[in-house]
Amino acid sequence: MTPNKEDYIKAIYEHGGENDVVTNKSLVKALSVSAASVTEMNGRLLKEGLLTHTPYQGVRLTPKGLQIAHKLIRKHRLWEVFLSEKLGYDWNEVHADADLLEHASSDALIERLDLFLGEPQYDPHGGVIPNKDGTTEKLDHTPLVELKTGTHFIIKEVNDQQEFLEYLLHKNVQLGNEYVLKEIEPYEGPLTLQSTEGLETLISHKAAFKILVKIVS
Amino acid sequence: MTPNKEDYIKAIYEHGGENDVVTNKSLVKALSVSAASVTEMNGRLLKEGLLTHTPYQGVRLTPKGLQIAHKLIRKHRLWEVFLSEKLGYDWNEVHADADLLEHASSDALIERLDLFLGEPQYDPHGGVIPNKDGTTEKLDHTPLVELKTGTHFIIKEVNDQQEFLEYLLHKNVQLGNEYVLKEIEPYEGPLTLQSTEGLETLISHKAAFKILVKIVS
DNA sequence: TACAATTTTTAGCTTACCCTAAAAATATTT
DNA sequence: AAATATTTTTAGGGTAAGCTAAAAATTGTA
Repeated sequence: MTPNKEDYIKAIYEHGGENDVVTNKSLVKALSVSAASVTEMNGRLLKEGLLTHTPYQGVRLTPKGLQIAHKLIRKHRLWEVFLSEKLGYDWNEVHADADLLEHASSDALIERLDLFLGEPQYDPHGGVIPNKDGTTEKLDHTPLVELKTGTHFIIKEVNDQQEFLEYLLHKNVQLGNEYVLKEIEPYEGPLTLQSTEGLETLISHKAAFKILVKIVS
Repeated sequence: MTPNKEDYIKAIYEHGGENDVVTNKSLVKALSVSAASVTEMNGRLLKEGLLTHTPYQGVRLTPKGLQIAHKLIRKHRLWEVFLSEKLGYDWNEVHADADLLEHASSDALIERLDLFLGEPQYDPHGGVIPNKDGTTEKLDHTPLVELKTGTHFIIKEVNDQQEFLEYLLHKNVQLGNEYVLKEIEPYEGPLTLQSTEGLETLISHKAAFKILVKIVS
């Protein structure tokens, strides 16, 4: 499927476009389009005042762009809750369908869906659902990769890419589980986690960026 | 919003494209596009083998096109049930949102939604929901306009255009209500219905095409 | 500092939808 | 049957997305 404006905005947001400049290159990868297409779309979104652009540097969302991003994330995550809780999807299946539905949801529909679902705060991967007014509660979760050995923590939020969730499933990593970080291999080697039952799991350095945790001690 | 292929197919189906040839003119009206656009889209759908075309006559769905139409109607109507039963929409509010959602629903999603809703047979306006395999139960409902005075009947299905449903609401006509057709004004004048409680309502000739009933006696 | 590599931008073309205006075909009325 | 009206088609353009290939700018390295 060819991405549209909304997908670009969301991708920029997800790559840190709220606070930092996001490079074309990362958008090329995220959206699977050519570099030329990204340049062109940047131009369009710039003209609409949704982002600022520093040539050869990248783009950053304006408040207006940010609001659209928040709204999209809200829609996406509420649909994820619906798919998971009401239709019985596994947490690694919800992403693709939510991605379609989010673009086809009127604001009124989303507010009713929110009520129907009981105004949930988190999606199935622990992501915070932005409020109706576009504000998002900031959680002080830490990327697993930043922890020191010996730290006890609880898994709070994970990236929602299908393949990544399958990886975690395979590793038996779930939201809410508690672990100790036993060891960190140098040179971006894997991290060894030990669950409270004593089981050990290896998590790659790259994956450790996508797992957010709450430090227990 | 600009209609896409799917909207054309659905519109052709809804104008009788299963059995009759549908004119460009009626599609122009239904989709609010120019005549040139209809001609052009006909060409595209023809090339894909979804319809047959008789120049200056109109188009008709092929089995392949028909299957797509059935699938779309299934998606549309299941979403209507969801919006009405789960999200508390009134029956005259469901159409627009269902129209968006139907294009953003994977087949897998729809089957899960169907189960979640309890495999409903009818949408909120009494429309039959096509089966998974694309077949549709044929109901022998009669358009109100074809009845003779004195006939007793029950309202079974109505057209789902927002404005029409508002008209019916205004007239206090609801699915399941029983009436007698008291009088038919000549020259396409209104029809007088009398409810079982004795209340009389006037229904326009044009509206009487869009109300399907089951004859009681 | 200069050359090489990478990244971004520009140029030019494609597709799927849209449109208006004019030409062609069909249908209706006189 | 001819003239008029309606409908459909063709011709020529437009916009929003995409692409490749080449040029320009920046960044990294020797």
